[in-house]
Amino acid sequence: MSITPSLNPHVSTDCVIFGFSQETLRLLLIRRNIPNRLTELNDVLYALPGDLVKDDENLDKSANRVLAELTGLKGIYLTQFQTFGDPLRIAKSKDRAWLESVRQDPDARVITVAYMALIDSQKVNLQPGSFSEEAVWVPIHEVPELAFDHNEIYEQALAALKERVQMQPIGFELLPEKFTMGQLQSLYETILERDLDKRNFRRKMINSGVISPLTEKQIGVSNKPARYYVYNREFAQSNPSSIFNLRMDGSFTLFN
Amino acid sequence: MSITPSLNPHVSTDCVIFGFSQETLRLLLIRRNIPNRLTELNDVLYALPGDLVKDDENLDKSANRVLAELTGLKGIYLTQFQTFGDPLRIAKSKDRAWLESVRQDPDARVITVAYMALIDSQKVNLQPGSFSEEAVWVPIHEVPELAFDHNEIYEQALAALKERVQMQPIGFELLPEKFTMGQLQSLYETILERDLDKRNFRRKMINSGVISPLTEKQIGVSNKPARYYVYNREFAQSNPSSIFNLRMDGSFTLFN
DNA sequence: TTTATTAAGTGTGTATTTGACACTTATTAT
DNA sequence: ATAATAAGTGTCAAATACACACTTAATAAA
Repeated sequence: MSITPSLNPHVSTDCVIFGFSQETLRLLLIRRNIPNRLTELNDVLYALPGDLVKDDENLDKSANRVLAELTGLKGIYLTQFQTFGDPLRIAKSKDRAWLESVRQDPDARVITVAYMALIDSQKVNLQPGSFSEEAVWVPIHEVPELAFDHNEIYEQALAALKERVQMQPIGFELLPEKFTMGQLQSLYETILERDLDKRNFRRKMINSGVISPLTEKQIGVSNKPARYYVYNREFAQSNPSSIFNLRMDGSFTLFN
Repeated sequence: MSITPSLNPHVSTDCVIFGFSQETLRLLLIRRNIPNRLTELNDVLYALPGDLVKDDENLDKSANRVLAELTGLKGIYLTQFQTFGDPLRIAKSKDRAWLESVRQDPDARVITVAYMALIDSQKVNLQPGSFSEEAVWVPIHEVPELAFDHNEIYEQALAALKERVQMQPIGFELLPEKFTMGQLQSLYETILERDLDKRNFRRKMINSGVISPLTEKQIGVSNKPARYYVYNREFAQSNPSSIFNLRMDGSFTLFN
C-alpha cells in the first residue's frame, strides 16, 4: 500500500472577542500591514485573531492561547460556537500576500474552529504586537471588511451572542467585577438592540438571584450615585438554565 | 523555503443520528466486526457513523454524505453541534485494529466535527452495508461502549438535543409527517425524561401555531382514534425562536 | 447659593400565562 | 354486552408579564 502525499487540511482556531465600553459592543481585531507590490504602499487588513492548532494542543487550549497572546488574560469566558470548513474559504480570498507571509503553503485548505470570547475590556492590556501587527477594538457597527470569511464568522458569533445572552447569564462576563444596574441594562439593550423597561429589568435581575448588591456606590458622578452589584458566578452555574424567559407568541419576554 | 512534511490532522465528520420508535429514543450506530489476532474470532465494535472530509466537500456536505450513505435519505435535519479535537482522542483508543483496516496512518490525529441528525426512523431503509459492517438502531439507554471518544460525543449530543428541543420546534423532525398528539407528547416526555400534563401540553402546542390538525384520524386502533396533525415547518421557521418558555426560578416552563 | 441637569431608584394595577386537576368518548377485543 | 384503552375536553387559582411617572441625590452652571 503506497502512501499518498497528505492533503489534509490545516486546522485553526479563530476568536471572536467581544468587549463593551462607552455603551458600545466592540470586537477585538488584528490589524496588519500588508506590502502591496503594485503600489509599494501597505494595504491594511483586518482579521479575527487566530492561529493554527498545535500538535499537542486541544481546541480549547489553542483558542485560549490565542486569547492570552493577544490580551495577556487567562480564565476568560471562551466558548466554541461553530466550525467553518468551506474548501475555498481561504484559497478564494484576496489576501494572499498575508498568507504568503505567514504560511508555507498559502493555498492549503484551512478548517477553523470558531470561538466566542466575552471579556471585560478594562482588563485588557493589549500585548505589544509585532512590527506590522496590532490589536484594535472596533465598534461592532463599524467592523470593516475582514480577511477570508471572517465577516461571516463574526456575524454568526454575534447572532450566537444575542441568542445565548437571553438564555444564560453571560452578559456579566463583559462587565467589570462591580457594575451598576445602569451599565447592566445598557449592555443588554446594546446586545439586543432594543429598549428595556428600567423597573421590570431591575426586578427580574434582582429576583433571579444571579447578582448581589454591594453597599458601595459610585462616587464623583454628577447625579444620584448608583449602587454597585456583583455577579454570583457560582450561583448562576449551579442554577444552570436560569433566569430568562421566552414567550409563546415567539417574542422574548426578558425584561419588558 | 523548504517544505516540511505535513503533520496536519485529519478532519472528519461524525453523525449522532437520533430516531424515535416504540416510545424510545434510539441512536443509529455502525456495528463492525474486527478481526482479533489473538482469539482469531471477531470483536464487535460500535461507533458513530462518520468519515474523513473530502477535499472538495464542505462540512455540512460531508455530514450529509455520511447520513445519505447510511440511510439513503437526503434533506434530513442535520446540525453541527460541536467539534472535538483532543490530540489523543484517536491514538489512545484501543481500537487500532479497526483503524488499521480503514486508514493509512492509524496514529494520525483526527479532529472531528460532530453533527446531530433527527430523523423519522420509519423513513430509513438501512442501506446494505459492507460485509463486515452494518447499521443498527440502539435505544439510548442501551448504548454500548463505543469506539474512540464516541461515547462522549453522543452524550454531548443528547444534552444538546434536550436543550434545543425546549428552545426550538425540532422534535417534529423525529416523527412521521402525520402524527398524533399522543405521539408528540410521548416524544417530548422521552426526551425530557419527565411526565407532562396532557391538557396543558395540547393547549400549548395548538396555541403555538406550529402544528395544524388534519381531519384524518387513526383507523384500526382499539380505542378512540386520535386526530392527526402536521408540522408547519414554514411557520416555525419564520417565527424563529418560537414556542417554548422558560421560567425565572430556573425551571423550564414548557408544558406543565 | 440657588437653579438646572442628569441618571438612579421605586410600586401598582391589569392582562396574560401557568399549572393543577377528572370525567366522557370512541374504538376494538373479549 | 362488557371491558379495556387511549383520546379528548374546561376551569379556577396563582404566578408572571407588562405598562406606566414621579422623587432623589449628586454635580455643574448660573
